[in-house]
Amino acid sequence: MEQFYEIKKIDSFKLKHIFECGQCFRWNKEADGSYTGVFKGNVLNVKEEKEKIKFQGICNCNIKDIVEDYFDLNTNYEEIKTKLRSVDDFLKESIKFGNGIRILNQDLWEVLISFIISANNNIPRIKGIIEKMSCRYGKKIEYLGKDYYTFPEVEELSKASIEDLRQLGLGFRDKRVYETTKIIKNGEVNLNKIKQIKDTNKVREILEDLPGVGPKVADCVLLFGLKRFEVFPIDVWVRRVMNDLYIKNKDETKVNKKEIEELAKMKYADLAGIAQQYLFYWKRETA
DNA sequence: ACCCAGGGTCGTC
DNA sequence: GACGACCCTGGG
Repeated sequence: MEQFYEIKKIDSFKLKHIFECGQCFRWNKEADGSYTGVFKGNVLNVKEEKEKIKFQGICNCNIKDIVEDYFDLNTNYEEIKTKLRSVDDFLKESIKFGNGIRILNQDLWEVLISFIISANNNIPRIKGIIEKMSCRYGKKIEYLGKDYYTFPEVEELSKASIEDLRQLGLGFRDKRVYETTKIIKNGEVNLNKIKQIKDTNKVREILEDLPGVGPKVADCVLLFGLKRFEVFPIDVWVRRVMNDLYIKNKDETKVNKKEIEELAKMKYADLAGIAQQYLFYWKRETA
Protein backbone atom coordinates (compact mmCIF):
# COMPACT_ATOMS: atom_id res chain seq x y z
CA MET A 1 0.00 0.00 0.00
CA GLU A 2 1.24 3.42 -0.92
CA GLN A 3 2.14 5.70 1.96
CA PHE A 4 2.83 9.41 2.23
CA TYR A 5 4.89 11.55 4.55
CA GLU A 6 6.28 15.05 4.55
CA ILE A 7 8.59 17.24 6.55
CA LYS A 8 9.31 20.92 6.68
CA LYS A 9 12.16 21.89 4.40
CA ILE A 10 15.48 22.07 6.18
CA ASP A 11 18.84 23.47 5.15
CA SER A 12 20.80 20.22 5.52
CA PHE A 13 18.65 18.20 3.14
CA LYS A 14 19.04 18.58 -0.60
CA LEU A 15 18.25 15.65 -2.82
CA LYS A 16 20.92 16.34 -5.40
CA HIS A 17 23.55 16.61 -2.70
CA ILE A 18 22.43 13.51 -0.85
CA PHE A 19 22.10 11.25 -3.87
CA GLU A 20 24.99 12.53 -5.97
CA CYS A 21 27.72 12.78 -3.38
CA GLY A 22 28.73 9.22 -4.14
CA GLN A 23 27.42 7.31 -1.15
CA CYS A 24 24.63 5.42 -2.90
CA PHE A 25 23.91 3.99 -6.33
CA ARG A 26 20.21 3.24 -6.53
CA TRP A 27 18.54 6.66 -6.71
CA ASN A 28 17.49 8.10 -10.03
CA LYS A 29 16.21 11.48 -11.01
CA GLU A 30 12.72 11.73 -12.47
CA ALA A 31 11.51 14.17 -15.11
CA ASP A 32 9.91 16.38 -12.45
CA GLY A 33 13.16 16.68 -10.51
CA SER A 34 12.17 14.26 -7.77
CA TYR A 35 14.21 11.12 -7.07
CA THR A 36 13.07 7.53 -6.84
CA GLY A 37 15.07 4.83 -5.15
CA VAL A 38 14.90 1.33 -3.72
CA PHE A 39 16.36 0.56 -0.31
CA LYS A 40 15.80 -2.02 2.43
CA GLY A 41 12.85 -3.46 0.53
CA ASN A 42 11.11 -0.10 0.05
CA VAL A 43 10.43 1.94 -3.07
CA LEU A 44 10.38 5.64 -2.35
CA ASN A 45 9.95 8.84 -4.30
CA VAL A 46 11.18 12.05 -2.73
CA LYS A 47 10.31 15.50 -3.93
CA GLU A 48 11.51 18.88 -2.76
CA GLU A 49 8.93 21.61 -2.85
CA LYS A 50 9.10 25.23 -1.81
CA GLU A 51 8.56 24.66 1.87
CA LYS A 52 8.23 20.90 2.17
CA ILE A 53 9.94 17.65 1.34
CA LYS A 54 7.44 15.01 0.31
CA PHE A 55 7.96 11.26 0.53
CA GLN A 56 5.73 8.66 -1.05
CA GLY A 57 6.07 5.04 -1.92
CA ILE A 58 5.67 1.39 -1.07
CA CYS A 59 7.07 0.76 2.40
CA ASN A 60 7.31 -2.44 4.40
CA CYS A 61 6.42 -0.58 7.59
CA ASN A 62 5.60 2.94 8.73
CA ILE A 63 6.94 5.45 6.20
CA LYS A 64 7.72 8.04 8.89
CA ASP A 65 10.00 5.62 10.75
CA ILE A 66 11.63 4.48 7.53
CA VAL A 67 12.35 8.03 6.37
CA GLU A 68 13.64 9.18 9.75
CA ASP A 69 16.00 6.25 9.93
CA TYR A 70 17.25 6.17 6.34
CA PHE A 71 17.78 9.91 6.00
CA ASP A 72 19.18 10.12 9.52
CA LEU A 73 16.81 12.93 10.45
CA ASN A 74 17.77 12.84 14.11
CA THR A 75 21.37 13.79 13.46
CA ASN A 76 21.99 17.51 13.74
CA TYR A 77 23.89 18.49 10.61
CA GLU A 78 23.89 22.19 11.49
CA GLU A 79 26.05 21.36 14.45
CA ILE A 80 28.35 19.19 12.35
CA LYS A 81 28.70 21.86 9.67
CA THR A 82 29.45 24.54 12.22
CA LYS A 83 32.31 22.43 13.57
CA LEU A 84 33.68 21.64 10.13
CA ARG A 85 33.41 25.20 8.84
CA SER A 86 35.74 26.31 11.59
CA VAL A 87 38.48 23.98 10.28
CA ASP A 88 39.48 26.19 7.37
CA ASP A 89 38.17 28.15 4.38
CA PHE A 90 38.38 25.13 2.07
CA LEU A 91 35.93 23.18 4.19
CA LYS A 92 33.79 26.28 4.49
CA GLU A 93 33.68 26.55 0.71
CA SER A 94 32.92 22.86 0.14
CA ILE A 95 30.14 22.93 2.74
CA LYS A 96 28.64 25.97 1.06
CA PHE A 97 28.64 23.98 -2.16
CA GLY A 98 27.19 20.72 -0.77
CA ASN A 99 25.29 22.09 2.19
CA GLY A 100 22.43 19.62 1.80
CA ILE A 101 24.52 16.47 2.13
CA ARG A 102 23.53 13.84 4.69
CA ILE A 103 25.00 10.39 5.21
CA LEU A 104 22.25 7.85 4.67
CA ASN A 105 21.56 4.86 6.88
CA GLN A 106 22.05 2.24 4.21
CA ASP A 107 21.87 -1.52 4.39
CA LEU A 108 25.27 -2.89 5.35
CA TRP A 109 25.14 -5.88 3.01
CA GLU A 110 24.15 -3.74 0.03
CA VAL A 111 26.92 -1.26 0.79
CA LEU A 112 29.48 -4.04 1.04
CA ILE A 113 28.64 -5.59 -2.34
CA SER A 114 28.13 -2.20 -4.01
CA PHE A 115 31.56 -0.96 -3.04
CA ILE A 116 33.26 -4.21 -4.02
CA ILE A 117 31.74 -3.53 -7.44
CA SER A 118 33.00 0.06 -7.31
CA ALA A 119 36.67 -0.95 -7.49
CA ASN A 120 38.44 0.62 -10.49
CA ASN A 121 35.05 1.35 -11.99
CA ASN A 122 32.99 4.39 -12.89
CA ILE A 123 29.72 5.46 -11.35
CA PRO A 124 27.40 4.98 -14.36
CA ARG A 125 28.68 1.45 -14.82
CA ILE A 126 28.48 0.67 -11.11
CA LYS A 127 24.85 1.77 -11.08
CA GLY A 128 24.12 -0.33 -14.16
CA ILE A 129 25.62 -3.46 -12.67
CA ILE A 130 23.75 -3.07 -9.38
CA GLU A 131 20.52 -2.48 -11.26
CA LYS A 132 20.98 -5.60 -13.38
CA MET A 133 21.91 -7.62 -10.32
CA SER A 134 18.75 -6.46 -8.55
CA CYS A 135 16.54 -7.22 -11.57
CA ARG A 136 17.93 -10.72 -11.79
CA TYR A 137 18.12 -11.69 -8.11
CA GLY A 138 16.01 -9.18 -6.16
CA LYS A 139 12.28 -9.08 -5.51
CA LYS A 140 9.94 -7.16 -7.74
CA ILE A 141 7.88 -4.28 -6.34
CA GLU A 142 5.35 -2.53 -8.53
CA TYR A 143 4.81 1.16 -8.04
CA LEU A 144 2.79 3.52 -10.23
CA GLY A 145 2.85 1.08 -13.11
CA LYS A 146 6.58 0.52 -13.04
CA ASP A 147 8.63 -2.43 -11.81
CA TYR A 148 11.33 -1.91 -9.20
CA TYR A 149 13.64 -4.52 -7.78
CA THR A 150 15.06 -4.78 -4.28
CA PHE A 151 18.75 -5.35 -3.79
CA PRO A 152 19.16 -9.15 -3.53
CA GLU A 153 19.42 -10.71 -0.07
CA VAL A 154 22.44 -12.86 0.74
CA GLU A 155 20.41 -15.99 0.10
CA GLU A 156 19.26 -14.74 -3.30
CA LEU A 157 22.63 -13.53 -4.50
CA SER A 158 24.31 -16.75 -3.46
CA LYS A 159 22.36 -18.46 -6.23
CA ALA A 160 24.50 -16.63 -8.77
CA SER A 161 27.53 -18.46 -10.14
CA ILE A 162 30.73 -16.67 -11.07
CA GLU A 163 29.71 -17.00 -14.71
CA ASP A 164 26.26 -15.56 -13.96
CA LEU A 165 27.89 -12.55 -12.35
CA ARG A 166 30.31 -12.11 -15.23
CA GLN A 167 27.28 -12.09 -17.54
CA LEU A 168 25.86 -9.15 -15.61
CA GLY A 169 28.97 -7.15 -16.44
CA LEU A 170 30.90 -7.35 -13.19
CA GLY A 171 34.12 -8.07 -15.01
CA PHE A 172 36.99 -9.24 -12.83
CA ARG A 173 34.93 -8.44 -9.74
CA ASP A 174 32.73 -11.50 -10.36
CA LYS A 175 34.86 -13.80 -8.26
CA ARG A 176 35.20 -11.25 -5.47
CA VAL A 177 31.43 -10.80 -5.15
CA TYR A 178 30.90 -14.55 -5.39
CA GLU A 179 33.45 -15.41 -2.71
CA THR A 180 32.38 -12.66 -0.32
CA THR A 181 28.74 -13.67 -0.71
CA LYS A 182 29.69 -17.24 0.13
CA ILE A 183 31.55 -16.17 3.26
CA ILE A 184 28.59 -14.11 4.47
CA LYS A 185 26.12 -16.86 3.65
CA ASN A 186 27.95 -19.59 5.50
CA GLY A 187 28.26 -17.37 8.53
CA GLU A 188 32.04 -17.15 8.58
CA VAL A 189 31.54 -13.40 8.80
CA ASN A 190 28.34 -12.18 10.43
CA LEU A 191 27.36 -8.68 9.37
CA ASN A 192 24.94 -8.25 12.26
CA LYS A 193 27.67 -9.10 14.69
CA ILE A 194 30.24 -6.69 13.31
CA LYS A 195 27.75 -3.86 13.84
CA GLN A 196 28.15 -4.49 17.57
CA ILE A 197 31.92 -4.17 17.52
CA LYS A 198 32.85 -0.75 18.82
CA ASP A 199 36.48 -0.76 17.76
CA THR A 200 36.49 0.53 14.20
CA ASN A 201 39.96 -0.83 13.46
CA LYS A 202 38.84 -4.29 14.53
CA VAL A 203 35.92 -4.10 12.12
CA ARG A 204 38.21 -2.86 9.35
CA GLU A 205 40.43 -5.93 9.82
CA ILE A 206 37.48 -8.26 9.47
CA LEU A 207 36.23 -6.44 6.37
CA GLU A 208 39.63 -6.45 4.71
CA ASP A 209 39.74 -10.23 4.95
CA LEU A 210 36.82 -10.40 2.53
CA PRO A 211 37.70 -10.84 -1.16
CA GLY A 212 37.47 -7.54 -3.02
CA VAL A 213 37.71 -5.50 0.15
CA GLY A 214 40.88 -3.47 0.48
CA PRO A 215 41.51 -0.29 2.49
CA LYS A 216 39.30 1.96 0.36
CA VAL A 217 36.30 -0.35 0.14
CA ALA A 218 36.58 -1.18 3.85
CA ASP A 219 36.50 2.52 4.70
CA CYS A 220 33.45 3.10 2.52
CA VAL A 221 31.67 0.22 4.23
CA LEU A 222 32.63 1.65 7.61
CA LEU A 223 31.38 5.11 6.69
CA PHE A 224 28.28 4.34 4.63
CA GLY A 225 27.26 0.97 6.07
CA LEU A 226 28.26 1.43 9.68
CA LYS A 227 28.14 5.22 10.09
CA ARG A 228 31.65 5.47 11.49
CA PHE A 229 32.00 9.20 10.85
CA GLU A 230 35.68 9.29 11.81
CA VAL A 231 36.66 7.15 8.81
CA PHE A 232 38.13 8.95 5.77
CA PRO A 233 38.00 6.88 2.56
CA ILE A 234 40.74 7.89 0.14
CA ASP A 235 39.96 7.47 -3.55
CA VAL A 236 41.33 9.23 -6.63
CA TRP A 237 39.08 12.26 -6.11
CA VAL A 238 39.86 12.72 -2.45
CA ARG A 239 43.55 12.23 -3.13
CA ARG A 240 43.23 14.90 -5.80
CA VAL A 241 41.42 17.41 -3.65
CA MET A 242 43.68 16.89 -0.62
CA ASN A 243 46.73 17.33 -2.81
CA ASP A 244 45.32 20.47 -4.43
CA LEU A 245 44.39 22.05 -1.12
CA TYR A 246 47.16 21.11 1.24
CA ILE A 247 49.97 18.94 -0.08
CA LYS A 248 50.60 20.41 -3.52
CA ASN A 249 52.65 17.60 -4.95
CA LYS A 250 53.26 17.93 -8.70
CA ASP A 251 52.11 14.36 -9.26
CA GLU A 252 48.99 13.65 -7.25
CA THR A 253 49.28 9.91 -7.81
CA LYS A 254 52.52 9.93 -5.88
CA VAL A 255 51.02 11.49 -2.76
CA ASN A 256 51.60 9.34 0.26
CA LYS A 257 48.37 7.89 1.61
CA LYS A 258 49.62 8.06 5.18
CA GLU A 259 50.15 11.77 4.79
CA ILE A 260 46.54 12.27 3.70
CA GLU A 261 45.27 10.10 6.54
CA GLU A 262 47.15 12.06 9.15
CA LEU A 263 46.09 15.37 7.67
CA ALA A 264 42.44 14.29 7.74
CA LYS A 265 42.66 13.03 11.28
CA MET A 266 44.35 16.20 12.48
CA LYS A 267 42.02 18.61 10.73
CA TYR A 268 38.67 16.86 10.72
CA ALA A 269 39.02 14.47 13.69
CA ASP A 270 35.88 12.45 14.41
CA LEU A 271 34.01 14.09 11.52
CA ALA A 272 36.54 13.18 8.82
CA GLY A 273 34.07 11.01 6.94
CA ILE A 274 31.54 13.79 6.60
CA ALA A 275 34.26 16.24 5.59
CA GLN A 276 35.26 13.68 2.96
CA GLN A 277 31.76 13.79 1.47
CA TYR A 278 31.73 17.59 1.17
CA LEU A 279 35.19 17.57 -0.40
CA PHE A 280 34.45 14.67 -2.74
CA TYR A 281 31.23 16.24 -3.98
CA TRP A 282 32.82 19.66 -4.36
CA LYS A 283 35.81 18.37 -6.32
CA ARG A 284 33.81 16.06 -8.54
CA GLU A 285 31.13 18.59 -9.39
CA THR A 286 33.53 21.44 -10.08
CA ALA A 287 36.17 19.38 -11.90
C1' DA B 1 39.80 4.25 -34.68
C1' DC B 2 42.33 4.56 -30.61
C1' DC B 3 43.36 5.69 -25.96
C1' DC B 4 42.37 6.59 -21.30
C1' DA B 5 40.35 6.72 -16.81
C1' DG B 6 37.22 5.12 -13.58
C1' DG B 7 35.16 5.91 -5.55
C1' DG B 8 41.10 -0.41 -6.17
C1' DT B 9 42.45 -5.01 -5.23
C1' DC B 10 45.38 -8.84 -5.85
C1' DG B 11 49.30 -11.50 -6.99
C1' DT B 12 54.11 -11.26 -7.66
C1' DC B 13 58.67 -9.74 -7.22
C1' DG C 1 56.60 -2.00 -0.28
C1' DA C 2 56.44 -1.15 -5.28
C1' DC C 3 54.71 -2.49 -9.71
C1' DG C 4 51.50 -4.36 -13.42
C1' DA C 5 47.30 -6.73 -14.63
C1' DC C 6 42.58 -6.69 -14.60
C1' DC C 7 36.65 -6.65 -17.17
C1' DC C 8 34.23 -3.27 -19.23
C1' DT C 9 32.20 1.22 -20.64
C1' DG C 10 31.74 6.10 -21.64
C1' DG C 11 34.14 10.14 -23.19
C1' DG C 12 37.95 12.55 -25.44
